[in-house]
Amino acid sequence: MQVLSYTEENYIKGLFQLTIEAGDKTEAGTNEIASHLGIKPASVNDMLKKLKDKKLIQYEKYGKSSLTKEGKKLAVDIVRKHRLWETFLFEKLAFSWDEVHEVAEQLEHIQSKKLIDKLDQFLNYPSADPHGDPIPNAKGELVIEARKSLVTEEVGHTCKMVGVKDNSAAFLQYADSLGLAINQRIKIKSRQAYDDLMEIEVKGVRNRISPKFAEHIIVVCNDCNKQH
Amino acid sequence: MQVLSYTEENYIKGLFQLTIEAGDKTEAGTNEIASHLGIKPASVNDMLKKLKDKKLIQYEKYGKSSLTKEGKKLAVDIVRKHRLWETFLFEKLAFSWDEVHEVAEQLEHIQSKKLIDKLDQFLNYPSADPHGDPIPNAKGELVIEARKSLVTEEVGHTCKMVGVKDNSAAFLQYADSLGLAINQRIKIKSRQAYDDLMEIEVKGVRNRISPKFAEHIIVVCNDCNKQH
DNA sequence: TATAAATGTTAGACTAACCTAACAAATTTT
DNA sequence: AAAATTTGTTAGGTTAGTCTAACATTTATA
Repeated sequence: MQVLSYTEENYIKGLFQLTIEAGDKTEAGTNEIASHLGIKPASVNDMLKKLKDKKLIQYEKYGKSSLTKEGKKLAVDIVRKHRLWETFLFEKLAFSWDEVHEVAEQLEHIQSKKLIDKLDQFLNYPSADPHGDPIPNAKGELVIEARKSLVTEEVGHTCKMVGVKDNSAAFLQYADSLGLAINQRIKIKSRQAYDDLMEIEVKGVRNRISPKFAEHIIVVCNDCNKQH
Repeated sequence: MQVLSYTEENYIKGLFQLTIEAGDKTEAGTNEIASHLGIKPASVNDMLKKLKDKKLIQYEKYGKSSLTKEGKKLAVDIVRKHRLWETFLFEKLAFSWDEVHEVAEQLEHIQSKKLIDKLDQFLNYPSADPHGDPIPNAKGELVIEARKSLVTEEVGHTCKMVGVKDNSAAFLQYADSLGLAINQRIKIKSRQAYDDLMEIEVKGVRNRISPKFAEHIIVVCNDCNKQH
Protein backbone atom coordinates (compact mmCIF):
# COMPACT_ATOMS: atom_id res chain seq x y z
CA MET A 1 0.00 0.00 0.00
CA GLN A 2 1.52 3.24 -1.16
CA VAL A 3 2.21 6.17 1.15
CA LEU A 4 0.51 9.42 0.21
CA SER A 5 1.48 12.99 0.91
CA TYR A 6 -0.53 15.01 3.40
CA THR A 7 -2.26 16.77 0.51
CA GLU A 8 -3.00 13.61 -1.46
CA GLU A 9 -4.56 12.13 1.64
CA ASN A 10 -6.87 15.10 1.94
CA TYR A 11 -8.03 14.76 -1.64
CA ILE A 12 -8.70 11.05 -1.23
CA LYS A 13 -10.58 11.65 1.99
CA GLY A 14 -12.59 14.48 0.43
CA LEU A 15 -13.58 12.32 -2.50
CA PHE A 16 -14.61 9.57 -0.09
CA GLN A 17 -16.86 12.01 1.77
CA LEU A 18 -18.44 13.28 -1.44
CA THR A 19 -19.07 9.85 -2.92
CA ILE A 20 -19.18 6.76 -0.68
CA GLU A 21 -20.25 8.66 2.44
CA ALA A 22 -22.70 11.13 1.00
CA GLY A 23 -24.82 8.22 -0.13
CA ASP A 24 -26.77 9.99 -2.82
CA LYS A 25 -24.14 9.70 -5.55
CA THR A 26 -21.06 7.72 -6.47
CA GLU A 27 -18.91 10.30 -8.24
CA ALA A 28 -17.97 13.94 -7.85
CA GLY A 29 -17.17 16.78 -10.26
CA THR A 30 -14.04 18.89 -10.24
CA ASN A 31 -15.76 22.07 -9.00
CA GLU A 32 -17.55 20.13 -6.32
CA ILE A 33 -14.30 18.67 -5.02
CA ALA A 34 -12.71 22.11 -5.22
CA SER A 35 -15.34 23.81 -3.09
CA HIS A 36 -15.37 20.91 -0.64
CA LEU A 37 -11.63 21.22 -0.08
CA GLY A 38 -11.43 25.01 -0.35
CA ILE A 39 -9.06 24.81 -3.32
CA LYS A 40 -9.44 26.26 -6.83
CA PRO A 41 -10.72 23.91 -9.57
CA ALA A 42 -7.56 24.41 -11.62
CA SER A 43 -5.46 23.00 -8.79
CA VAL A 44 -7.86 20.13 -8.24
CA ASN A 45 -7.57 19.29 -11.92
CA ASP A 46 -3.80 18.85 -11.59
CA MET A 47 -4.24 16.59 -8.60
CA LEU A 48 -6.92 14.46 -10.26
CA LYS A 49 -4.49 13.63 -13.05
CA LYS A 50 -1.85 12.72 -10.51
CA LEU A 51 -4.20 10.52 -8.50
CA LYS A 52 -5.36 8.84 -11.69
CA ASP A 53 -1.75 8.03 -12.57
CA LYS A 54 -1.41 6.47 -9.14
CA LYS A 55 -4.54 4.39 -9.86
CA LEU A 56 -6.33 5.76 -6.82
CA ILE A 57 -9.22 7.34 -8.72
CA GLN A 58 -11.12 6.90 -11.95
CA TYR A 59 -11.16 10.09 -13.97
CA GLU A 60 -11.55 11.06 -17.61
CA LYS A 61 -11.22 14.51 -19.12
CA TYR A 62 -14.45 16.49 -18.60
CA GLY A 63 -15.84 13.59 -16.58
CA LYS A 64 -16.63 12.99 -12.92
CA SER A 65 -14.25 11.30 -10.49
CA SER A 66 -14.60 8.34 -8.16
CA LEU A 67 -12.32 6.23 -6.01
CA THR A 68 -10.84 2.96 -7.20
CA LYS A 69 -10.74 -0.01 -4.86
CA GLU A 70 -7.21 0.93 -3.86
CA GLY A 71 -8.20 4.57 -3.33
CA LYS A 72 -11.16 3.59 -1.24
CA LYS A 73 -8.97 1.40 0.92
CA LEU A 74 -6.67 4.32 1.63
CA ALA A 75 -9.60 6.64 2.28
CA VAL A 76 -11.22 4.26 4.75
CA ASP A 77 -7.91 4.05 6.57
CA ILE A 78 -7.77 7.83 6.94
CA VAL A 79 -11.37 7.93 8.14
CA ARG A 80 -10.56 5.19 10.64
CA LYS A 81 -7.67 7.22 11.99
CA HIS A 82 -9.72 10.40 12.14
CA ARG A 83 -12.53 8.77 14.12
CA LEU A 84 -10.27 6.88 16.49
CA TRP A 85 -8.46 10.10 17.31
CA GLU A 86 -11.77 11.90 17.84
CA THR A 87 -12.81 9.16 20.22
CA PHE A 88 -9.51 9.43 22.06
CA LEU A 89 -9.80 13.19 22.44
CA PHE A 90 -13.38 12.98 23.62
CA GLU A 91 -13.11 10.01 25.97
CA LYS A 92 -9.60 10.25 27.33
CA LEU A 93 -8.71 13.92 27.13
CA ALA A 94 -12.16 15.33 27.91
CA PHE A 95 -12.41 17.41 24.74
CA SER A 96 -15.92 18.57 24.07
CA TRP A 97 -17.93 17.17 21.23
CA ASP A 98 -17.45 20.18 18.99
CA GLU A 99 -13.67 20.50 19.53
CA VAL A 100 -12.48 17.08 18.45
CA HIS A 101 -12.83 17.44 14.69
CA GLU A 102 -10.26 20.17 14.12
CA VAL A 103 -7.46 18.41 15.99
CA ALA A 104 -8.32 15.03 14.47
CA GLU A 105 -7.84 16.65 11.04
CA GLN A 106 -4.18 16.89 11.91
CA LEU A 107 -3.80 13.62 13.78
CA GLU A 108 -5.34 11.55 10.97
CA HIS A 109 -2.20 12.06 8.89
CA ILE A 110 0.22 10.44 11.34
CA GLN A 111 1.82 7.45 9.63
CA SER A 112 2.13 4.46 11.91
CA LYS A 113 0.08 1.33 11.62
CA LYS A 114 1.21 0.22 15.03
CA LEU A 115 0.10 3.51 16.61
CA ILE A 116 -3.41 3.31 15.27
CA ASP A 117 -3.87 -0.36 16.11
CA LYS A 118 -2.63 0.23 19.65
CA LEU A 119 -4.89 3.25 19.96
CA ASP A 120 -7.83 1.15 18.81
CA GLN A 121 -7.01 -1.40 21.48
CA PHE A 122 -6.53 1.31 24.14
CA LEU A 123 -10.00 2.65 23.36
CA ASN A 124 -11.42 -0.88 23.49
CA TYR A 125 -12.25 -1.15 19.79
CA PRO A 126 -15.00 1.50 19.63
CA SER A 127 -17.58 1.16 16.89
CA ALA A 128 -18.50 4.85 16.63
CA ASP A 129 -16.83 8.22 17.20
CA PRO A 130 -18.27 11.01 19.43
CA HIS A 131 -20.45 12.17 16.52
CA GLY A 132 -21.88 8.68 16.18
CA ASP A 133 -20.12 7.99 12.90
CA PRO A 134 -19.00 4.39 12.50
CA ILE A 135 -15.30 3.56 12.85
CA PRO A 136 -13.94 1.11 10.26
CA ASN A 137 -12.06 -1.81 11.83
CA ALA A 138 -8.42 -2.69 11.17
CA LYS A 139 -9.41 -4.64 8.06
CA GLY A 140 -11.14 -1.57 6.63
CA GLU A 141 -14.62 -2.95 7.08
CA LEU A 142 -17.21 -0.34 7.86
CA VAL A 143 -20.42 -1.52 9.45
CA ILE A 144 -23.20 0.88 8.63
CA GLU A 145 -26.32 0.44 10.71
CA ALA A 146 -29.78 1.32 9.46
CA ARG A 147 -29.97 4.98 10.23
CA LYS A 148 -32.29 7.79 9.30
CA SER A 149 -32.69 11.48 9.84
CA LEU A 150 -34.68 12.66 12.84
CA VAL A 151 -36.81 14.76 10.49
CA THR A 152 -38.32 11.56 9.01
CA GLU A 153 -39.18 10.07 12.38
CA GLU A 154 -42.82 9.34 13.19
CA VAL A 155 -44.79 10.94 16.02
CA GLY A 156 -44.98 8.63 19.04
CA HIS A 157 -41.74 6.83 18.24
CA THR A 158 -38.68 6.87 20.44
CA CYS A 159 -35.33 6.78 18.72
CA LYS A 160 -31.67 6.99 19.64
CA MET A 161 -29.33 9.63 18.37
CA VAL A 162 -26.24 8.14 16.69
CA GLY A 163 -24.77 11.03 14.80
CA VAL A 164 -25.00 14.40 13.11
CA LYS A 165 -24.67 15.61 9.53
CA ASP A 166 -23.45 19.10 10.43
CA ASN A 167 -20.15 19.54 12.25
CA SER A 168 -20.23 23.30 12.65
CA ALA A 169 -19.66 24.56 16.17
CA ALA A 170 -22.92 26.52 15.98
CA PHE A 171 -24.93 23.41 15.22
CA LEU A 172 -23.18 21.22 17.77
CA GLN A 173 -23.55 23.76 20.53
CA TYR A 174 -27.24 24.19 19.71
CA ALA A 175 -27.70 20.42 19.85
CA ASP A 176 -25.90 20.35 23.15
CA SER A 177 -28.19 23.01 24.58
CA LEU A 178 -31.18 20.79 23.80
CA GLY A 179 -29.63 17.90 25.73
CA LEU A 180 -28.83 16.05 22.51
CA ALA A 181 -25.80 13.78 22.58
CA ILE A 182 -24.69 10.47 21.14
CA ASN A 183 -26.79 7.58 22.39
CA GLN A 184 -29.36 10.00 23.80
CA ARG A 185 -32.96 8.78 23.54
CA ILE A 186 -35.37 11.14 21.81
CA LYS A 187 -39.16 10.86 21.84
CA ILE A 188 -41.19 12.55 19.11
CA LYS A 189 -44.22 14.13 20.81
CA SER A 190 -45.88 15.93 17.93
CA ARG A 191 -45.39 17.55 14.56
CA GLN A 192 -47.04 20.87 13.67
CA ALA A 193 -48.61 20.58 10.22
CA TYR A 194 -48.49 24.32 9.55
CA ASP A 195 -44.71 24.86 9.80
CA ASP A 196 -43.41 21.28 10.29
CA LEU A 197 -41.87 22.10 13.66
CA MET A 198 -41.31 18.92 15.68
CA GLU A 199 -41.79 18.64 19.39
CA ILE A 200 -39.28 16.30 21.01
CA GLU A 201 -38.64 15.13 24.50
CA VAL A 202 -35.09 14.63 25.73
CA LYS A 203 -34.40 13.62 29.33
CA GLY A 204 -37.94 14.69 30.25
CA VAL A 205 -37.52 18.15 28.72
CA ARG A 206 -39.67 19.18 25.76
CA ASN A 207 -38.45 21.40 22.97
CA ARG A 208 -39.64 22.40 19.53
CA ILE A 209 -37.15 22.09 16.70
CA SER A 210 -37.12 23.11 13.06
CA PRO A 211 -37.02 20.55 10.23
CA LYS A 212 -33.77 22.17 9.12
CA PHE A 213 -32.23 21.28 12.45
CA ALA A 214 -33.85 17.83 12.71
CA GLU A 215 -32.59 17.02 9.23
CA HIS A 216 -29.04 17.00 10.57
CA ILE A 217 -29.62 14.70 13.51
CA ILE A 218 -29.08 11.02 12.65
CA VAL A 219 -30.97 8.41 14.62
CA VAL A 220 -31.70 4.71 14.73
CA CYS A 221 -35.24 3.67 15.62
CA ASN A 222 -36.45 0.32 16.92
CA ASP A 223 -40.06 1.40 16.80
CA CYS A 224 -39.78 1.79 13.04
CA ASN A 225 -38.74 -1.85 12.66
CA LYS A 226 -41.66 -3.20 14.62
CA GLN A 227 -44.45 -5.00 12.79
CA HIS A 228 -47.88 -4.04 14.11
CA MET B 1 3.94 33.42 19.25
CA GLN B 2 4.28 32.73 15.55
CA VAL B 3 3.32 29.47 13.93
CA LEU B 4 6.09 27.69 12.07
CA SER B 5 5.98 25.28 9.17
CA TYR B 6 6.77 21.64 9.74
CA THR B 7 10.21 22.19 8.26
CA GLU B 8 10.98 25.33 10.22
CA GLU B 9 10.08 23.48 13.39
CA ASN B 10 12.57 20.77 12.55
CA TYR B 11 15.36 23.28 12.02
CA ILE B 12 14.60 25.04 15.31
CA LYS B 13 14.48 21.75 17.16
CA GLY B 14 17.72 20.59 15.53
CA LEU B 15 19.49 23.77 16.54
CA PHE B 16 18.19 23.36 20.07
CA GLN B 17 19.64 19.85 20.24
CA LEU B 18 23.01 20.97 18.90
CA THR B 19 23.34 23.97 21.20
CA ILE B 20 21.30 24.15 24.42
CA GLU B 21 20.98 20.39 24.85
CA ALA B 22 24.40 19.22 23.77
CA GLY B 23 25.84 21.20 26.65
CA ASP B 24 29.37 21.53 25.35
CA LYS B 25 28.72 24.49 23.05
CA THR B 26 26.25 27.29 22.46
CA GLU B 27 26.27 27.64 18.69
CA ALA B 28 26.36 25.41 15.64
CA GLY B 29 27.86 25.68 12.15
CA THR B 30 26.00 25.31 8.88
CA ASN B 31 27.58 21.96 7.94
CA GLU B 32 26.96 20.65 11.41
CA ILE B 33 23.27 21.54 11.23
CA ALA B 34 23.10 20.05 7.75
CA SER B 35 24.47 16.68 8.76
CA HIS B 36 22.34 16.64 11.90
CA LEU B 37 19.17 17.14 9.84
CA GLY B 38 20.25 15.10 6.84
CA ILE B 39 19.95 18.09 4.51
CA LYS B 40 22.60 19.66 2.27
CA PRO B 41 24.45 22.73 3.62
CA ALA B 42 23.22 24.88 0.73
CA SER B 43 19.62 24.28 1.74
CA VAL B 44 20.40 24.92 5.38
CA ASN B 45 21.94 28.22 4.41
CA ASP B 46 18.68 29.38 2.83
CA MET B 47 16.73 28.41 5.90
CA LEU B 48 19.15 30.13 8.28
CA LYS B 49 18.52 33.42 6.48
CA LYS B 50 14.79 32.87 6.72
CA LEU B 51 14.90 32.05 10.42
CA LYS B 52 17.10 35.06 11.03
CA ASP B 53 14.53 37.28 9.32
CA LYS B 54 11.91 35.81 11.65
CA LYS B 55 14.18 36.66 14.58
CA LEU B 56 14.31 33.06 15.73
CA ILE B 57 18.07 32.65 15.40
CA GLN B 58 21.20 34.74 15.50
CA TYR B 59 23.26 34.28 12.38
CA GLU B 60 25.85 36.27 10.42
CA LYS B 61 27.39 35.36 7.10
CA TYR B 62 30.20 32.79 7.59
CA GLY B 63 29.36 32.68 11.29
CA LYS B 64 27.82 30.11 13.60
CA SER B 65 24.13 30.07 14.52
CA SER B 66 22.27 30.05 17.83
CA LEU B 67 18.70 30.42 18.98
CA THR B 68 17.26 33.73 20.13
CA LYS B 69 15.05 33.85 23.18
CA GLU B 70 11.99 33.57 20.94
CA GLY B 71 13.50 30.69 19.00
CA LYS B 72 14.41 28.86 22.16
CA LYS B 73 10.87 29.24 23.44
CA LEU B 74 9.50 27.63 20.30
CA ALA B 75 12.11 24.87 20.43
CA VAL B 76 11.34 24.02 24.04
CA ASP B 77 7.69 23.79 23.12
CA ILE B 78 8.45 21.25 20.40
CA VAL B 79 10.67 19.24 22.74
CA ARG B 80 7.87 19.30 25.32
CA LYS B 81 5.45 17.92 22.76
CA HIS B 82 7.89 15.28 21.58
CA ARG B 83 8.57 13.99 25.09
CA LEU B 84 4.95 14.03 26.20
CA TRP B 85 4.01 11.99 23.15
CA GLU B 86 6.85 9.55 23.82
CA THR B 87 5.58 9.15 27.36
CA PHE B 88 2.06 8.57 26.09
CA LEU B 89 3.18 5.93 23.62
CA PHE B 90 5.29 4.15 26.20
CA GLU B 91 2.95 4.29 29.17
CA LYS B 92 -0.50 4.13 27.62
CA LEU B 93 -0.02 2.31 24.34
CA ALA B 94 2.70 -0.10 25.48
CA PHE B 95 5.20 0.90 22.83
CA SER B 96 8.69 -0.29 23.61
CA TRP B 97 11.41 2.10 24.58
CA ASP B 98 13.10 2.05 21.19
CA GLU B 99 9.93 2.54 19.14
CA VAL B 100 8.57 5.75 20.60
CA HIS B 101 10.98 8.23 19.04
CA GLU B 102 10.05 7.72 15.40
CA VAL B 103 6.32 8.21 15.94
CA ALA B 104 6.86 11.14 18.31
CA GLU B 105 8.81 12.84 15.50
CA GLN B 106 5.50 13.13 13.67
CA LEU B 107 3.25 13.83 16.64
CA GLU B 108 5.40 16.70 17.89
CA HIS B 109 4.20 18.85 14.99
CA ILE B 110 0.49 18.72 15.85
CA GLN B 111 -0.70 22.26 16.51
CA SER B 112 -3.05 22.47 19.46
CA LYS B 113 -2.17 23.99 22.79
CA LYS B 114 -5.23 22.45 24.34
CA LEU B 115 -4.27 18.99 23.13
CA ILE B 116 -0.83 19.08 24.64
CA ASP B 117 -1.97 20.54 27.94
CA LYS B 118 -4.71 17.91 28.23
CA LEU B 119 -2.22 15.19 27.35
CA ASP B 120 0.12 16.49 30.06
CA GLN B 121 -2.71 16.30 32.55
CA PHE B 122 -3.75 12.84 31.33
CA LEU B 123 -0.20 11.59 31.91
CA ASN B 124 -0.19 13.21 35.34
CA TYR B 125 2.41 15.87 34.54
CA PRO B 126 5.41 13.61 33.99
CA SER B 127 8.87 15.09 34.55
CA ALA B 128 10.78 12.78 32.23
CA ASP B 129 10.13 10.78 29.07
CA PRO B 130 10.86 7.03 28.66
CA HIS B 131 14.50 7.84 27.82
CA GLY B 132 14.82 9.81 31.06
CA ASP B 133 15.00 13.17 29.31
CA PRO B 134 13.29 15.98 31.22
CA ILE B 135 9.94 17.28 29.96
CA PRO B 136 9.57 21.07 30.01
CA ASN B 137 6.41 22.23 31.79
CA ALA B 138 3.62 24.29 30.20
CA LYS B 139 5.54 27.51 30.94
CA GLY B 140 8.55 26.22 29.05
CA GLU B 141 10.66 25.71 32.14
CA LEU B 142 13.06 22.81 31.85
CA VAL B 143 14.47 21.43 35.08
CA ILE B 144 17.82 19.87 34.36
CA GLU B 145 19.18 17.71 37.17
CA ALA B 146 22.88 17.20 37.76
CA ARG B 147 23.62 14.39 35.40
CA LYS B 148 26.75 12.81 34.03
CA SER B 149 27.80 10.11 31.66
CA LEU B 150 28.28 6.59 33.01
CA VAL B 151 31.76 6.58 31.50
CA THR B 152 32.89 9.19 34.04
CA GLU B 153 31.52 7.30 37.04
CA GLU B 154 33.92 6.16 39.75
CA VAL B 155 34.58 2.55 40.69
CA GLY B 156 32.61 1.56 43.79
CA HIS B 157 29.87 4.09 43.21
CA THR B 158 26.25 3.20 42.60
CA CYS B 159 24.30 5.44 40.27
CA LYS B 160 20.89 5.57 38.67
CA MET B 161 20.28 5.59 34.94
CA VAL B 162 18.17 8.57 33.86
CA GLY B 163 18.66 8.68 30.11
CA VAL B 164 20.62 7.93 26.98
CA LYS B 165 22.45 10.01 24.39
CA ASP B 166 21.95 7.60 21.52
CA ASN B 167 18.47 6.84 20.27
CA SER B 168 19.35 4.27 17.63
CA ALA B 169 17.45 1.01 17.86
CA ALA B 170 20.75 -0.89 17.94
CA PHE B 171 21.95 1.00 20.99
CA LEU B 172 18.64 0.83 22.83
CA GLN B 173 18.27 -2.89 22.25
CA TYR B 174 21.84 -3.48 23.41
CA ALA B 175 21.11 -1.46 26.58
CA ASP B 176 17.98 -3.47 27.12
CA SER B 177 19.87 -6.75 26.84
CA LEU B 178 22.14 -5.61 29.69
CA GLY B 179 19.10 -4.95 31.88
CA LEU B 180 19.56 -1.22 31.57
CA ALA B 181 16.40 0.88 31.81
CA ILE B 182 15.30 4.23 33.15
CA ASN B 183 15.65 4.42 36.93
CA GLN B 184 17.73 1.26 36.95
CA ARG B 185 20.50 1.23 39.58
CA ILE B 186 23.98 0.50 38.27
CA LYS B 187 27.02 -0.36 40.40
CA ILE B 188 30.52 0.17 38.99
CA LYS B 189 32.59 -2.85 40.00
CA SER B 190 35.89 -2.16 38.25
CA ARG B 191 37.61 -0.45 35.35
CA GLN B 192 40.30 -2.16 33.29
CA ALA B 193 43.23 0.25 32.82
CA TYR B 194 44.44 -1.44 29.65
CA ASP B 195 41.34 -0.97 27.47
CA ASP B 196 39.06 1.13 29.72
CA LEU B 197 36.32 -1.51 29.78
CA MET B 198 34.00 -1.02 32.76
CA GLU B 199 32.51 -3.82 34.75
CA ILE B 200 29.01 -3.00 35.96
CA GLU B 201 26.43 -4.79 38.01
CA VAL B 202 22.74 -4.49 37.11
CA LYS B 203 20.14 -6.45 39.06
CA GLY B 204 22.89 -8.70 40.40
CA VAL B 205 24.23 -9.48 36.92
CA ARG B 206 27.75 -8.40 35.97
CA ASN B 207 28.72 -7.29 32.50
CA ARG B 208 31.67 -5.57 30.89
CA ILE B 209 30.93 -2.59 28.70
CA SER B 210 32.98 -0.41 26.39
CA PRO B 211 33.63 3.28 27.09
CA LYS B 212 31.92 4.03 23.78
CA PHE B 213 28.77 2.42 25.09
CA ALA B 214 29.04 3.85 28.63
CA GLU B 215 29.50 7.32 27.16
CA HIS B 216 25.91 7.26 25.97
CA ILE B 217 24.31 6.21 29.23
CA ILE B 218 23.29 9.18 31.38
CA VAL B 219 23.19 8.73 35.14
CA VAL B 220 22.75 10.65 38.37
CA CYS B 221 24.93 9.66 41.29
CA ASN B 222 24.40 10.34 44.96
CA ASP B 223 27.74 8.84 45.92
CA CYS B 224 29.47 11.55 43.92
CA ASN B 225 27.82 14.28 45.97
CA LYS B 226 28.92 12.81 49.30
CA GLN B 227 31.65 14.57 51.26
CA HIS B 228 34.10 12.13 52.78
C1' DT C 1 53.16 32.07 6.44
C1' DA C 2 51.75 29.87 2.40
C1' DT C 3 49.05 26.26 1.07
C1' DA C 4 45.68 22.70 1.72
C1' DA C 5 41.47 21.38 3.74
C1' DA C 6 37.29 22.36 5.68
C1' DT C 7 33.46 25.19 5.93
C1' DG C 8 30.09 28.32 4.17
C1' DT C 9 27.70 30.84 0.25
C1' DT C 10 25.66 31.76 -4.22
C1' DA C 11 23.45 30.78 -8.53
C1' DG C 12 20.51 28.15 -10.98
C1' DA C 13 17.35 24.16 -11.32
C1' DC C 14 13.65 21.00 -9.73
C1' DT C 15 9.17 19.36 -7.53
C1' DA C 16 4.79 19.72 -5.13
C1' DA C 17 1.03 22.32 -4.46
C1' DC C 18 -1.07 26.16 -5.09
C1' DC C 19 -2.82 30.42 -7.90
C1' DT C 20 -5.06 33.57 -11.96
C1' DA C 21 -6.59 34.28 -16.51
C1' DA C 22 -8.06 32.57 -20.66
C1' DC C 23 -10.19 29.06 -23.11
C1' DA C 24 -13.08 24.74 -24.15
C1' DA C 25 -16.82 21.64 -23.38
C1' DA C 26 -21.13 20.38 -21.50
C1' DT C 27 -25.41 21.56 -19.71
C1' DT C 28 -29.37 24.39 -18.96
C1' DT C 29 -32.46 27.89 -20.22
C1' DT C 30 -35.04 30.61 -23.32
C1' DA D 1 -31.58 24.80 -31.41
C1' DA D 2 -29.21 28.93 -30.19
C1' DA D 3 -27.63 31.43 -26.38
C1' DA D 4 -26.31 31.70 -21.80
C1' DT D 5 -24.53 29.55 -17.90
C1' DT D 6 -21.99 26.27 -15.56
C1' DT D 7 -18.30 23.24 -15.40
C1' DG D 8 -13.77 21.71 -16.55
C1' DT D 9 -9.06 22.42 -18.67
C1' DT D 10 -4.78 24.60 -20.02
C1' DA D 11 -0.97 27.72 -19.81
C1' DG D 12 1.92 30.20 -17.21
C1' DG D 13 3.33 31.98 -12.68
C1' DT D 14 4.45 31.71 -7.37
C1' DT D 15 6.34 29.82 -3.05
C1' DA D 16 8.65 26.55 0.07
C1' DG D 17 12.02 23.47 0.37
C1' DT D 18 15.15 20.83 -1.65
C1' DC D 19 19.28 19.80 -4.84
C1' DT D 20 24.13 20.25 -7.54
C1' DA D 21 28.01 22.74 -9.01
C1' DA D 22 30.91 26.48 -8.65
C1' DC D 23 32.88 29.88 -5.82
C1' DA D 24 34.38 32.35 -1.42
C1' DT D 25 36.03 32.44 3.15
C1' DT D 26 38.05 30.64 7.24
C1' DT D 27 40.82 27.38 9.68
C1' DA D 28 44.37 23.97 10.05
C1' DT D 29 48.75 22.11 8.59
C1' DA D 30 53.17 21.63 6.52
